[in-house]
Order: sequence, then structure tokens, then C-alpha cells
Amino acid sequence: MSSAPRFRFAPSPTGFFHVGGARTALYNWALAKRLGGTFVLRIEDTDEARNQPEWTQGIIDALAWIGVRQDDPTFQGPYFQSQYAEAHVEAAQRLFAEGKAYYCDLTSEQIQERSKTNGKQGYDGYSRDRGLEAGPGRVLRFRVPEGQTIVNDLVRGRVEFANETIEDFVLLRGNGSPMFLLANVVDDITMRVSHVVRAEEHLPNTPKQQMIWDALGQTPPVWAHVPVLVNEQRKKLSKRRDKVALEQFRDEGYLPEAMINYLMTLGWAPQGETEIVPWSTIERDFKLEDVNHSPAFFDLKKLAAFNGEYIRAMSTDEFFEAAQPFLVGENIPWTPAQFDEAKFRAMAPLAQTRLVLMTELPMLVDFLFLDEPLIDEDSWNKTFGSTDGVEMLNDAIAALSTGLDWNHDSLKLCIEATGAARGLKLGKAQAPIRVAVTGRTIGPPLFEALELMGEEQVMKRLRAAAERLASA
RNA sequence: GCCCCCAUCGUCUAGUGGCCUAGGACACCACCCUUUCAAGGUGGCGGCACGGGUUCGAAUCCCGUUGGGGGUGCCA
Repeated sequence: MSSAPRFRFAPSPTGFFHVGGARTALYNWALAKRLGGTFVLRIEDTDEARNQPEWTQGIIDALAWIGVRQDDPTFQGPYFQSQYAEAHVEAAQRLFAEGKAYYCDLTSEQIQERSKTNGKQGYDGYSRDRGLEAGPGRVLRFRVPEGQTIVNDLVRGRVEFANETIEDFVLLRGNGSPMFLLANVVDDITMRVSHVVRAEEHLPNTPKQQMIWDALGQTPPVWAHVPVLVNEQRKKLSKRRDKVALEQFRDEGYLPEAMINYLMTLGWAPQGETEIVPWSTIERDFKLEDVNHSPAFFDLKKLAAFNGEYIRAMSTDEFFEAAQPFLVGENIPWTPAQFDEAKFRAMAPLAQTRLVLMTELPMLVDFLFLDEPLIDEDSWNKTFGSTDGVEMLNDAIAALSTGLDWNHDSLKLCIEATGAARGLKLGKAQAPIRVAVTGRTIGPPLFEALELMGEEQVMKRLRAAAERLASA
């Protein structure tokens, strides 16, 4: 094969972008990039009942999010399978003319009936030699030849299929429209696809498709079937019961770099001791021959760990930029007018190490912008359920009202001393202040936050908490 | 049922006949650090599914068993 390889990714637009599809796309993309080839995007929209045009943009956007960008010269498409229907039918007719396919008028009920009586599973080739012409309700079936079909797969090796185990499958439906097996092959031929890299669930289709390639007088492509992604029950990830929409991960605050890196490690591992590697390394080292053979569990916990790593690895400026989309919107407790960019910028580095998802960011900094903290009742009850907590708060108010320098060092010393007077360590002593000011027992470093908020705001909140306790 | 694929810690993997007393990562546990929570550091737990071969030597090669998975549509 002397010319540059042509890879393809051929999703059907069914609503959202599946993480399994994302990984397959990434594999194809990495290879196309490294080998100086082409990545063809083809939308398989022939199942009219299930397709919606707007899903196509969703696919393009999702691909762009994981770095498979339409404006990259490696990228070609999208093509739409529905627009090649004529070529599919033409190819089918050629096969019919050459006796490599034949028409059959049996309904699926009749086929079932026959298999019951003759004991054979599936279609038995009933119409093979009946010499039927095309007609309404008649399907065109491929005449599976004798012998065996050998699929040479880059990740599986040599896979043999006895042709007698493959029934004469349908090429054209009764209404004349092409089926997936045919359309897929004809398009691959048309688009000069040289490498078909797809999920393992397609392996049983491969001998059939290879026979179509052969029958059409074409050299089959290089096949590679990569393991499927599974859930905790070891079943193929399904949209019904599993969380698989790439868009959802994006919206929940997963970084694309983390998602890309994680997806690539499912079935493959970069050299060396670390799995966290930049795309450039992946692109340079990824090979199909190194892909694992067994299904991989899509582990949310590990994905989350990757995401945390990637968040922490950002520079302060990068983090600030990445945070922007997560600081506005309907789930944000503060109004745009309340937001204070300077305060956020000061707090951002302290929040950065405390995040797994970007969507967790607001609850770490919301108290900076709100007029009053959002009180978490559990935190409140836990902290002020004891007299220690209540008295510590009152002591702190007194101690902080003595005109100390309002910076985190002296604030810390002050609270430390106040707590010590009551026999409390700093960890215990700071809790009532934290809850009164931020509303929660956990959050970013307290004294830095107090400094940032300013004396007036802090004292106001401490007194408000004391009043609430007094009136309770 | 039939066809096909797969099998290393709980999970993702490294390993391509001797460097393996099986390495790393996630998760989990303990300790350290500590301003809560994280992060970070140190250590720990834990695996070659089983049985036969081949070989001086097997996680690695072969066969079988068992166990998982995928496919079996006039879906893609």
C-alpha cells in the first residue's frame, strides 16, 4: 500500500455522542495524524426512522471537543450515507447481474416457519435458484460462496469463518433501500478507505463485508477490531443504563484533555510508568498492534482521578480561563453583578487543588460573592450543636473586634489563641468561624478567605450567626 | 442453539520463553504533613482462572476445561 492511509469514522446520528464512539474516533484520528493519512467522517443516516439532522452537528461538536477538528487538514467530511443511495443500489444490481446476489420473496414470518420445519437456524437459501426478478417486497440477498473467509485483523490476528455458517444476508430491503452491510462497504470503496478501525461488535459482520468487497472486485481494507467498552457488569456500555454521553461529561466539568487521555488508556497504555501523557505522545506512539484484546471497564472513578490531575496541572492563568464557563449559568448561586473577578482570581489557586470536576468550583467560592452565605444545615448543626462551638464563635467575635491587622497571618494567630484559651486546637477552633462565614465545614483555606472578604463582611456574618444562635 | 472474540491485582494495564520474588496507575487502608477539605509524601493490601502438555526453563507457546463478552434483523 503505497498511498497515504485513509481511516474513517462512521457513526449513525442517534442523539448524542457515545464515549465508545469517541474512543474509536480517537484511535482513528491518532493513526491518521501520525501516518499522514486522512480521517473521513461519514454520517450513516440510512435508518430514516431513527435519524435527526440536528444530531450531525452534535457529532461534529463532540468530535471537536476531543480534538478531532473539522478545520484540520487531516479531517475530511462529513459525508452522508443517505446521499450515496444510488451507488449502493447500483452496486447491488451489479451483484445481481453477475449472479452474486438473488431476489427472494419470503417474509420473515415464512423464514421462521421454514426454519422450524427444516431445523436450520435462520434463512436457508430457499430462493437461491428460483430465478426471481426484482419486485416489490422482494429482498436482494447475497449469495454466500462455498469455502471459508479469512479476516486478517490488526488487533485480532487471523480469524477464520466457515462460509456455511453465514446465511445469505440481505443487501436490499423489500422497498429497494440498501442495508448497512452493503452501504457501508460501497461507501468505504467510494471514499477509498484503506483502514477500517471499529469496535469489536462488528467483527461478525466482517466476513460478510469482506465477501462484498471481493464480489465487487475490490481489495478489502485493513481491518482492526478494538475491544468494546463495558460497564461494571461487564456488559457493553448502553445508553439505556449507563452514562455514556460525551456531552454530559463535558457539561459536568470534565476537561477534554483528561477525557481524551483516559479514553486512550482503555485498551492501550503509553510506554513508561505514567498513563498521564499529552496528546503529542499518544499520537507518536499509538499503534493498533499494541491494543489489548479484552473489553475494558469504563471506570468513572479513574476518569475523575485523571480529571483532577489535569486540573491541578494547569497554570493559574489556564485554570482561570478554564473556569470561566463554570462561573455563569442557571446553577450558579450568585448574579453576574455580584461576581468579583479580583476575588475569584485570588481564590482560584486555592480552589484548584480541591476540584475533581469543574462544576464543583462554584460551591468552593460562592460565599465570596453572596450577600449571605448559603448555610448547609448539617454543617451548622454539627458545629453549633455543642456549647463549645457556640462559645467559640462568641469568643472569636470579641477577639476579632480588637482592631488587629486584617491579614491571614494575624487572623490565624488570633483564632489559634482564642481557641487555645478554650483548650481547642486550631482545627476545632476554626470550624465555627468557617461555618458562620462560608456556610459549610469544608472549603478553601479559611484565613485567606477571611482576608479576602474584608473585616466588615466577615464581622457581619459572624454576628448574624451569633444572633441566629441566640434566638434559637 | 449456532458462529466469533476474550481471559495478569477489585479496575485500567506493563509483560511477546530466562531480566518476574510479576512493574505502574485508579480505588482501598495506615502513617506523615496540615487551617477544614483537598493536594503532596511514605508504606501496605492485592493478580498470572483451572488442568494438561512443549521446554533445561512458561504469565508468556500448544490443547482442553471453566468463566466472561459480542454477534446471530428487511437496525447500524
